Amino acid sequence: MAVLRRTLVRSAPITGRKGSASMALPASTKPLRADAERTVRTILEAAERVLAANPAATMEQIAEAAGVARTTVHRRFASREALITALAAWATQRFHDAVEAARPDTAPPAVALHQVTANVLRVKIGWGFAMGALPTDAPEVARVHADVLAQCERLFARARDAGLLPADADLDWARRVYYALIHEAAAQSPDTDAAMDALASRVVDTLLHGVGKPATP
Amino acid sequence: MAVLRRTLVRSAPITGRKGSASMALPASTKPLRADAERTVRTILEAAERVLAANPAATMEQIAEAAGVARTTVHRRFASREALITALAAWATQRFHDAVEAARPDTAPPAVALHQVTANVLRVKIGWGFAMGALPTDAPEVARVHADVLAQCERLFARARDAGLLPADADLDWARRVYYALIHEAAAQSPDTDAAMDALASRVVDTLLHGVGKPATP
DNA sequence: ATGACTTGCGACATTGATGTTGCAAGTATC
DNA sequence: GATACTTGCAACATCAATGTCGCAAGTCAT
Repeated sequence: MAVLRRTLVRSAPITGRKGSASMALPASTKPLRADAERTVRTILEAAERVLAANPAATMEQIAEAAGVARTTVHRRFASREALITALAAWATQRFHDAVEAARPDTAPPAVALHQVTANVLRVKIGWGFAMGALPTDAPEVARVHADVLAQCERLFARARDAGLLPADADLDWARRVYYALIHEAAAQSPDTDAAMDALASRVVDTLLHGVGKPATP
Repeated sequence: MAVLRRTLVRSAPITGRKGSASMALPASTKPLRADAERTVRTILEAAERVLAANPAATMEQIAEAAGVARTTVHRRFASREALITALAAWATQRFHDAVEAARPDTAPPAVALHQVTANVLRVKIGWGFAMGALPTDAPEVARVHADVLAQCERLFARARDAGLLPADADLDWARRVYYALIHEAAAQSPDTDAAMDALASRVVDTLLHGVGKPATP
């Protein structure tokens, strides 16, 4: 009962109770038909929207927002939990891509910092619920988060070595402040790319220099 | 189990039940017996603990954590929603007191900033759920939050005028960063008073100067 | 065009949480 | 010590959400 089912997306009609376990994104089973795949995405997008507004939303509300029947949601996702898990997996993939795209391990720290910020911000605005407050015990999701965490730590270490941070900086605190700032900034939901970049700049600037008056003796 | 079920945002709050409007606050009715008052506090504290760990916890879990029968919880709080509301009201009071105690309107900005931070941190650690992620439509709660917000804005304005912040600082952004930092810091849960003050110092320092290397050419 | 797949709809079973009530036994308060 | 309150227990009643199933009608792929 408490066992979270690994069944994320049903690729075939459900037969038994706990039988059909099809893996997450790289669906190892059968490719869905075009229309079915579209439905899955529609449902995921609706779920993000609805759950962001109300984390306790029912399957029916999600179905309604997606413009499908409730039974269809259950046909595609074995359970409510499976839907949430799939949602997390989906968003996590985007998250990972966003970080990767910034080449945080090779680009100059200052550049990477800005780029990562902007990219992650973009994802977080569209998939805030899926990324945020959900206890991801999921197998694949946790791995990606750990991976991103490691990349983040490496980036901060490089930033320190490059002189952006003091030599004795508490990198863990720095990282957490960074996360918090991104989280806060994501609430702004800028509409244009320019606003996006401006926001990212503001996050990085605040991270490095705070909001106080620079000391000018 | 689904970890994210019913928050208080039930989208369909309308049950056939007639409005059994028994107010949550100990205000207008009779003073409870010493007995009962203690149970109320015990339940509130248990609720905070349990709900912080799992926002979708059931009344039964809360009752169990409080060491009372489930029916007793229902006797003291008309409904789940009433319990949450009472919890929010209780925590909000603490919050308000914490801010007031720092005399943010009269103490020197730098002092007030540190004091407010430390005080609020203390409350937020013990009553994190009640203060945090809950859409308090409650009448009294919203008022207090608005009040604190105003105090915070005044404090930041004074800080700017005192030269702590640049003259053209975006006070709204500053305040939001401040909130975010406090929220993040509260996750640390320091045990001693010394750690408490150290954490507050760190928050204020980070707020003003960030985590970057100070420019010293 | 044919066959396989997908969806909406209606109906059903199940479960878990909520909220009530009555009563006996225990406690505070005067 | 009498009275009024409070609690635990056990038994209800209710209800909303989940999850299943079969079938008819529609859609996709080849």
